[in-house]
Amino acid sequence: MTKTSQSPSAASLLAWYDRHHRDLPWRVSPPMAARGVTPDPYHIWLSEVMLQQTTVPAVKAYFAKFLERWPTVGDLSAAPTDDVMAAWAGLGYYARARNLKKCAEAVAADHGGRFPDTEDGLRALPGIGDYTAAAVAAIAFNRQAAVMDGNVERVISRLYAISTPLPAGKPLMKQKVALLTPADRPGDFAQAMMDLGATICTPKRPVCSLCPFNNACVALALHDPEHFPVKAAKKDKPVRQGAAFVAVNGEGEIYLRRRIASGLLGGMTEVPTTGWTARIDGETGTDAAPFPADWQAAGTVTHVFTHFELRLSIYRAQVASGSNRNDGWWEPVTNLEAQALPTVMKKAITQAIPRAFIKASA
DNA sequence: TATGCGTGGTC
DNA sequence: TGACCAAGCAT
Repeated sequence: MTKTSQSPSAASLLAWYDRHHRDLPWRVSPPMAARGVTPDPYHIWLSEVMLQQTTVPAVKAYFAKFLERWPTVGDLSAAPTDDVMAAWAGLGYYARARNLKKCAEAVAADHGGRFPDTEDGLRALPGIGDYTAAAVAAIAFNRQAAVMDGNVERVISRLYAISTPLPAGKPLMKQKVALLTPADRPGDFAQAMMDLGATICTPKRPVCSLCPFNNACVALALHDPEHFPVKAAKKDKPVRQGAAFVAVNGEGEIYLRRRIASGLLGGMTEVPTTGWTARIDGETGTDAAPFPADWQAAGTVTHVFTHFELRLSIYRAQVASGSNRNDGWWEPVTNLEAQALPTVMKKAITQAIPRAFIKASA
């Protein structure tokens, strides 16, 4: 029978973290904490929301931009929602931006501008779920909260060789995390678990030789850490198609409109498009074009969303300056960077106007 | 509990 | 190179 030599302990992980923690813009590292620096709950919350299903490298620039523009949660609460959406453009999962703004408003209006300092209090705010509530409570407020994200699920499932597939196995994993979470330095413990999952206990080819839990890990003792976590089978991704219309007038302006506030790309800016359907019969035509014009086929764009692949036929037209419709507006092509354009729309515009997002050089 | 919701990086 | 994946939330 395969055995491990000892039980995992928070102390061994924290000792590892003290040596190997990463310096991140929103993080108060152990050396900083030793100098008396304390985490700013606004910074912790903002980073945690941005990091939901999003990589650290992608978040860094957005985090800096948001802090420069809105230094406090009060500043963010007072910002126009359109400005927040435009600043979030490109980061994805745009409901996060809508809820970010709502959450800031709630903190300003209902909590005197200070974040609640308990897991339950945080959990009640828009855009804050189980993970983020626990993470902010632990990291910003030193609460003994069990923090479990995808990294922690991987670490725990391997440490205890939990074979129950996700998401069904989540409650058991959460229980294990809670038992392991220390009263002292719970925030560092949470960050250490996530760092461990991100750098050592990786999905492929984990570096078990460097892991502080390698003498306690059951999956390693079984010689099969990559087998965990077990996940439910995924569904296949359907293909949808549609057409997008890029109209440019004599003033060098492009016709844009706002998507409805909910659902896919909710509240974001778009060029006019047809519906995106599962049909593959090629009937995307120009019937749905915003203006009668000499629409020219300008190629296609493919974009992969979480649950479907979209193939857009791009049409371009030069139209008279007087052309108008009441569902959108004309925007100078030179000002597109300031718009709340999701990546798929930037792709569509670039297909029609290759230089649209190239900054004019001096 | 299952589904809808973006994007970019990795191998 | 396409499949997988990343500090999840709302409904």
